[in-house]
Amino acid sequence: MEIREIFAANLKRCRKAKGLSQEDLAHRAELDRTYISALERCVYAASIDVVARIAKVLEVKPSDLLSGHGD
Amino acid sequence: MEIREIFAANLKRCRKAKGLSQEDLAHRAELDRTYISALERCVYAASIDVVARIAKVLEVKPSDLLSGHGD
DNA sequence: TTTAACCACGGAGTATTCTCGTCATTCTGT
DNA sequence: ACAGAATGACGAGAATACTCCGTGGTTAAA
Repeated sequence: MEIREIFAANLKRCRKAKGLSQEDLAHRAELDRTYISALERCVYAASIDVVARIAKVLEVKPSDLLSGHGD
Repeated sequence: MEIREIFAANLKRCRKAKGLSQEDLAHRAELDRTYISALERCVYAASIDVVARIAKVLEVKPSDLLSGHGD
């Protein structure tokens, strides 16, 4: 599984767990709504800076967003 | 601690643990030597694609490179 | 049927990462 | 002290992340 897919899946799961829309998350993390959408579709390889900003909003560790199923 | 610093510290530690120079690592991960140097100095925010490529060479999980002291 | 919320997707522009060449500096071993 | 290896530093350009504008599709509720 590609790292982008792992990140996308974790992002989507954590976002929904918090009951946030892509737009809610984008606003709170000061990112663009279409960019969040693109990240969940593996269009881009996010920089670790945005991983950290998203993790903060979702109240998880940055490393959690890069962790696959059995880690 | 900034995410770049955490990544830089983990990168440097894991690289030395494998006995690799920046140039060795760069070559094996198909990255530029001066870029590895810059990453260890927190000049750039690496994309998750390069985190994954570096992690593979260093035989650690990508998430390990973003983990701070007590995670 | 309308209205609203949510999301996929395109294009164009800006900002940043990443590559490459080069030279300077520091470190290591003899 | 010296030579060679490893790293730091810098500028220029290519590649890609990221923003901002909009359009259309789906689903659920009024």
